[in-house]
Amino acid sequence: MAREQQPKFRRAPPTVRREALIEATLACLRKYGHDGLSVRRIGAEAGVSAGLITHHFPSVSALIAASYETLSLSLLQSIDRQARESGTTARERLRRFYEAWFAPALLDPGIFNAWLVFWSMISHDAAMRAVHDRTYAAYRAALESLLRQLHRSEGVPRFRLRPAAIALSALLDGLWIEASINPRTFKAAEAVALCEDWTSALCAGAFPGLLLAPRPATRRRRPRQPRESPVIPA
Amino acid sequence: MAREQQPKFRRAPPTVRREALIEATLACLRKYGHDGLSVRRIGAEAGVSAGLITHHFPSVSALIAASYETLSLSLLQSIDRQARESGTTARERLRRFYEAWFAPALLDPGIFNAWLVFWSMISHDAAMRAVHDRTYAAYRAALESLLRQLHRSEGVPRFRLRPAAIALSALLDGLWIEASINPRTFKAAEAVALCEDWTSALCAGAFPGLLLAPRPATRRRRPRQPRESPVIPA
DNA sequence: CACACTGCTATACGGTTGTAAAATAGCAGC
DNA sequence: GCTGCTATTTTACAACCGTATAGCAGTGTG
Repeated sequence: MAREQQPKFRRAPPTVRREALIEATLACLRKYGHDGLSVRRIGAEAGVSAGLITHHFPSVSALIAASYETLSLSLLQSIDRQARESGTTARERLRRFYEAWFAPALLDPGIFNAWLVFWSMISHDAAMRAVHDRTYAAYRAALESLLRQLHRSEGVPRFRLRPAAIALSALLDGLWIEASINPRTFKAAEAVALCEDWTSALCAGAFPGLLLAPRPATRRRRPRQPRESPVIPA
Repeated sequence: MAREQQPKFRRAPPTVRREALIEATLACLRKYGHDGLSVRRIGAEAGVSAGLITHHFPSVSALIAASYETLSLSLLQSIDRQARESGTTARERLRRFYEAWFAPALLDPGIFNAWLVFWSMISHDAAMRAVHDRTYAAYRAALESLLRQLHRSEGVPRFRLRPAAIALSALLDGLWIEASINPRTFKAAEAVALCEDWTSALCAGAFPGLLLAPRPATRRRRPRQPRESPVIPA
């Protein structure tokens, strides 16, 4: 009987629907790369018609930018949460950050594929650029916070925070890319070990360009510390 | 007079035409990112009709793979040539490699944009995967050759070549990405300095995970050296 | 149960896409 | 100058693209 047929579709509140469309977008990126980003493909993945997308988002590129932000923030929150757990020393928290960074969920090639497509859009799309700037600033802040805590640890020589964060961030990104493009090159544990080595070298004062002059040992009041120079000496 | 009009097109030998189409493909990638990769766009950039592309290449994706290989090899040859010039010590050659890596030509955002698009295709296209494997192997071989020369230098502690090459490659890639996505974060000279710092730490034996046991000092014949372990200890 | 709200689909539009193949035209060689 | 080779253009095809909008249908409320 017609009255007893399943409904053709199920209505959902707009926020629920937008999240579902974002999930479908990320799933299409994983599966098909850049070719996954069409309203018909995303609609099919979400089980809705293509028209719903431009109903809920100003444009497809707005949906893509929202997806980038969702993925970035969820990964950063996951990593940050793991770094905060239970570790007592700054060194231990940094190590947990590395483990979270190279967790299986983050080394999923699908995540990396999605990231590549997002990155490739940054230079041509203002909304993507804005999302990148926000989420990257948050990521750098988290990393610098961990390095600042390390900086304050006993026995650690004083170092320049900003270039240290740059170098560590580069090492993390580079290893992540290597692990994603060439999964057989090394295991996640090897990547964590390489980063731990970097921390060991930093704590041993082995990066001449990152070192700051040590504090004088006296208890006399010292003048205001000079600001850290933004230029790394040659 | 009709007879005196310019010819409608100029014929070219197939190899010349293929190179021109590859150059046009790279130019379109620089300008438009992934959207640049259509036969009509590439044809317009090269000043020919779209049909010529599928005449000279089995498919558009074959042209894209050929473009990736051309770009990879030309950049690697340029870097390798600069690293070989005039530097006498292994340390100096490595430093020149860094300078070549962060040369303005390589930090061109257009190069990076092209690279991102190529990378995003590796996991979905067998021809792209094959090009990547070949050119990446060549790049790693060049890097390991430089590290091997450093390894033999006087005063340098023995280290594991392969994980050292992995870590250095990751740092280079990461800094290159950072410099390309966020050009204001640091200057090329700062990136070179960070890499030089990494070399200093390696030469100082500051990476515990990379160190090998030192050679015995006696002149007795030693048994064959054990093979370097592929697994980095935790 | 009827109705109103609004989430959602179906349809349409103008445009782009990659590939194939027939036809054209440049030009080297005789 | 003519001819044949082949580089290249032109045309066509089926499919996809993003967006807009009229109208449908789910469903909560009175």
